[in-house]
Amino acid sequence: MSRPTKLHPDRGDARTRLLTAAVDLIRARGFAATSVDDLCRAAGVTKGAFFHHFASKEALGVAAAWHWAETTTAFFAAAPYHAPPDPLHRVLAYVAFRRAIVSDDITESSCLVGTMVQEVHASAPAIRDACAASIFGHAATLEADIGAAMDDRGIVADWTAASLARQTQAVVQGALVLAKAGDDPALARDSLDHLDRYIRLLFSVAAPVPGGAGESGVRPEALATGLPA
Amino acid sequence: MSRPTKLHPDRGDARTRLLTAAVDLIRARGFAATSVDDLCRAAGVTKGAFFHHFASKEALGVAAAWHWAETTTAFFAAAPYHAPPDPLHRVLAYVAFRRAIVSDDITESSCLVGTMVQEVHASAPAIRDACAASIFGHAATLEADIGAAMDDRGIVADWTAASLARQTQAVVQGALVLAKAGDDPALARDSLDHLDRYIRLLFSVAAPVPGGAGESGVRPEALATGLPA
DNA sequence: CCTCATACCGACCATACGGTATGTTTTCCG
DNA sequence: CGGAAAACATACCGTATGGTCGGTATGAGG
Repeated sequence: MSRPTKLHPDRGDARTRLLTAAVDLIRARGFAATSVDDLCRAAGVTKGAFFHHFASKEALGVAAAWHWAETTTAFFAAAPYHAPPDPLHRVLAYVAFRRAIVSDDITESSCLVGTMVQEVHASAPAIRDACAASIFGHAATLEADIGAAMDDRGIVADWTAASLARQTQAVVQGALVLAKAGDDPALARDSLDHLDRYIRLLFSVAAPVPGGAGESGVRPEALATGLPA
Repeated sequence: MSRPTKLHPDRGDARTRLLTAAVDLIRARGFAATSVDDLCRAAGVTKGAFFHHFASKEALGVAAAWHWAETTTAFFAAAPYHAPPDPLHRVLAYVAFRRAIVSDDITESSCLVGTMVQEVHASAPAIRDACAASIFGHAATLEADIGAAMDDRGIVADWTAASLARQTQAVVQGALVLAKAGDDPALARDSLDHLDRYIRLLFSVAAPVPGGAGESGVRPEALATGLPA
């Protein structure tokens, strides 16, 4: 039962507008530094509407984390890295995709739940758990492909598919921290290159030769973005 | 020209007390969620003293980042991972040391500058730069050992010592994010195990066999903490 | 001992904050 | 068409916030 607002009838209902505003502002400034008034202003909504949809600022934080989980799930489900028939190639294509979507403005490529959870992990358990669900839920989507790749190649190791899936997320999060600190997205890309190298070493697959004429290695990054080069 | 305070003369001067309080509180709650009053209360200092030493809350943030850089530099310089004669063993011992100092209370093992920089990277460039100096300065202390290890083993690669040094920090930061999200320090230890595995694969050194009777692999983690087992 | 800069104290201020109370408008449904 | 419920708007409240200001205590140098 949503309804266009009186002030900005063209921008959809107030709730989703508040959530998208929350994603943008919190990623840029953090949760605590983003005030309810800021959110209302950005969403073109009054304070009354805010507290009609969310019982508190913390409730907005929880909802924003869930909203983030939903939108990113849809985004990655539609991404082209699922195309290769070989599961290992899909995993490598995932890493290449993550690398490709690191934009020049780090805030844009930043992760809402990764930013929030560091701030609130001790003070707001509800938000923390919602962030955890987003991060580990996304990691879980990689687990099947990693596991299948292990089976395909008969790999028995002291690490599990779930553990490596989590490690991809750890590297992504750490890459963003360094990129923000150094104010340079290349730092994040560098980290993801190391992740790519690690996975290739685990599975003993060669990296592509950059200037090579022939095909000497696996190149799942070719379909990283799904866009024509 | 420091001086014991009237209220708590036994706890050193107000400035350092404020800085240590800042490290504790900001790591737990984040920068924005930590008020000046909170800091003064924790440090046992009045507001007047605060703004005598720091022109603004932002200035405190910058000073806290520098303070963090100094204390961690001293801490890691005194750590036992520098002992092995082989530079690669020193690098592996560093990773083992980082793993060993992950305590059960994640907040204690958390990184001040990693937490702060995510919050303020866009809104407070001065704090961001101070955090960057701490992170990349620490990474730089690993560069010589990594470079020497590469030379020793005649490794020519598409990655540099500086890049791998930064990657260790990316993994550490990401490990902390996941540990906070999952409220489980084991997640951080898991990430550092992956980092250990990555470095061993890069340098083609075997991992130790956990239950093995003989010594079949390199075990720099034996001196991880420098404490008797 | 006197002086002076500095360290520290404690009361105060303007404002921005999260949250509430109440009113108005739209939509659904019988 | 009527009415109830939900969506949104507006004015307001108590408090916590970053920051200021005048004052006092302490140590160093002469």
